[in-house]
Amino acid sequence: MPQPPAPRRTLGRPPRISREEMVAAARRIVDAEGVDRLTMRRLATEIGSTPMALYHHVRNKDQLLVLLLDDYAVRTLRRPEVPDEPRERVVAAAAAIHEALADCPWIVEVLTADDLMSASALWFVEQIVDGLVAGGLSPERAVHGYRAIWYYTAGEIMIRATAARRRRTDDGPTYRDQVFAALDPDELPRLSEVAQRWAPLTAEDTYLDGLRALVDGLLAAR
Amino acid sequence: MPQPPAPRRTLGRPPRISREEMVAAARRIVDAEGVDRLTMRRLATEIGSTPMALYHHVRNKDQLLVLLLDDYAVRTLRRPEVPDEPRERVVAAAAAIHEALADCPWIVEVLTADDLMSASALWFVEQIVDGLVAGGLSPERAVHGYRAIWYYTAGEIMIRATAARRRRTDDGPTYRDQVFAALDPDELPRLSEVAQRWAPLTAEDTYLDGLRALVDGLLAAR
DNA sequence: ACCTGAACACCGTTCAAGT
DNA sequence: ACCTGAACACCGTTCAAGT
Repeated sequence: MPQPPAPRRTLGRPPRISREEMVAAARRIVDAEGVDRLTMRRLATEIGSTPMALYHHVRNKDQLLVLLLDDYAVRTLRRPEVPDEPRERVVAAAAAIHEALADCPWIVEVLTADDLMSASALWFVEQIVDGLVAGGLSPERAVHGYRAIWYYTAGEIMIRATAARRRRTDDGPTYRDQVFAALDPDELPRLSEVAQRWAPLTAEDTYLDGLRALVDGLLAAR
Repeated sequence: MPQPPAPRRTLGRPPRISREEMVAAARRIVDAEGVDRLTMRRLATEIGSTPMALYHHVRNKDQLLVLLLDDYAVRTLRRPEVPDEPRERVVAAAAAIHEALADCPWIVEVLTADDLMSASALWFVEQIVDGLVAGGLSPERAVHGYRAIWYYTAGEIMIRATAARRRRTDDGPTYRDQVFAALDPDELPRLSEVAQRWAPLTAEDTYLDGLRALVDGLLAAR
């Protein structure tokens, strides 16, 4: 599996810092203080260097984030038992990706920064595509099916992570609370009916239910 | 429908700028130069004021973005013909939301900033929840179903918008291209099979296919 | 009540120079 | 080849003061 190309070593002054060291230090900062605190300047002081030295080892901050995600994926993605049944294989692979990423709220910034996560996640993509083909889809439709699953999974993680962050920095009722408190039951009867229960209902973790529905729908002959 | 509370008018010096003026100016900046260029300072010069005057009318920049999204929703969301058939009603409402937001790539930053879009989008949420209930789901499961559709829709928009932005600021083959060029066919046979077609396949707009699959799966008795 | 000026505490990145 | 210092061109937000 290729890493993004590292700067070539030929002659001259030996490097004092390495990509690995940068990624490890970035991980420490993110784990201890959150993504927001990961800046090129903060990272430079963490490894006892200057901001500009970093740009000798990564193209820019975006690339650093991709490297960080890759590092995270390599360390935490555990390959699950893959059931023979196609539908269950797809669900198991998608759930494994979801589980790894959901524990990692800082991922959001990086998810939107690159559509495919990392080389080490490809095995999971393979399981999903293969399961969909085994379930009767053409390879083309299987790729589209994988994409739909990825949209659903990434969307769930991004929205939940932001909601959690919002809850941390809490100040009074949210805009949503205000809107739901003032619903017109004549115009919006269904929403009025569930208005009181909206917050707890949407806080429930129903990722797997939605995933199963999506996979069912993708595999259903139509 | 309530707007977020505006500062109370009582006595004293009459205001020189209003929320409406701020939102209109913000819209001009975003349309002409992109979200990245929308800063409190830029907005202040746009309306011939100072950054700090703005903080008298909005709590912070996040609130300004929510107001901007609300303004966008009011102006662009068009209520579609709603079919009687529950399944088609859900699809039509979700597709309408998707269509409005997909034309608006700057939305990404705001989507992750608040899970429900705006008061003017509630009618569409009502249609989706109502359609799912008409299709046989309990109100609780219908809300969960709506959330699944929202995750899928928001994920699709965010990922596509970022991919488009990435394509604009193009410099050479992406990380993904490199990864796919070096696949091991023994370890990842399915992905190797479609490797050449991966980019065009994932560039295709298959939002509606995935949506229909998801709605089918949600409505299928299990 | 509403607005201003100045400042705080930062950013990512470029450039020219050093070793 | 690798690193440094200084600078560029910005940010969002707070504070104290003015009208």
